[in-house]
Amino acid sequence: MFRLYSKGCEYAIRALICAVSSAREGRFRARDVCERSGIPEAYTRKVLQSLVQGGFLKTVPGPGGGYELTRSPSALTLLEIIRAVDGEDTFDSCVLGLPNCDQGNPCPLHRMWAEEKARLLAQLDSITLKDLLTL
Amino acid sequence: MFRLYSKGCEYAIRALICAVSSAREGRFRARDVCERSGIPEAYTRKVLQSLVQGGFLKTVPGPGGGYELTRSPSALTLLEIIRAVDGEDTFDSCVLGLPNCDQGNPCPLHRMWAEEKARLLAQLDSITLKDLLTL
DNA sequence: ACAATCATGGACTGTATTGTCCATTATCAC
DNA sequence: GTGATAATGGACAATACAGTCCATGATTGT
Repeated sequence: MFRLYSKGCEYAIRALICAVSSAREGRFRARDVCERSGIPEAYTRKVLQSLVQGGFLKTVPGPGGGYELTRSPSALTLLEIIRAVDGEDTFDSCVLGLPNCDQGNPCPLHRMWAEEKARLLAQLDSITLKDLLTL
Repeated sequence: MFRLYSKGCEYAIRALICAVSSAREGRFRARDVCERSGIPEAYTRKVLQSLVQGGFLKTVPGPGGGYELTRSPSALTLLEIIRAVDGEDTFDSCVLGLPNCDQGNPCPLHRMWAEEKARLLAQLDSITLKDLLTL
């Protein structure tokens, strides 16, 4: 079935929306946002780690700690989040699943999908985390 | 990770492309198309059954039998195949995974995604099985 | 009628995704 | 330093998806 991104990515986005909309001084705790978003905490923690790896989140351990965004919510796009969580190449594979499909040897769907994908990615890259709050 | 449709649907599409491009009098056998497409036969058979259920394929049992398309390849769209295999509602669920997201109570991504999806579905519905052969 | 050849469908196995648990490390407050 | 509180990360469990196997039913040709 169709999916724009993984379940983990969905949790990351929902957590970030919740985090930004209620963070005190830009800091938030995994436990809080997961509880209030109604998403599984242990699993979401794993996912948030990819955002730390990707440099989008900063860890602040110890009491009063949590996570902090390394950028303003208006400078973090949906596409960046998706790629950090699901992998840089998540949108790259051939739609038909052909192993040797590329520009030179395109599958029947290649051109149509290349155009649709470009448009979709441009959209995803134009929507920031801040946009998700006010929309 | 991102997927336009399920693995099974991918197999169905590849099988149909192979079938139409080499069918004698519009009839083809599961074994043949799966072998030549390099896709798993037993699994693809299951998937083709959904196309029979959906009325897109007709079964012809016995020697010399196989499947037949109930329509011309130019009258069967990609969207119809996808929906028959992955379910009518495969594109309907909320992108953010919110259970109560709809027109009245839209999630932050709702509007943006509704537009993108409409465009994508229109594309998928404009591409016929015949198009997939000549593209 | 009989044998060969189709698809069908139920049970089963394998694998990837999703989800949980717990010991560990780092930091802060006292 | 000690204890409480953060995230981290490894091992593990549950579920969904993908794939296989085999007995069955329907049809055709002889």
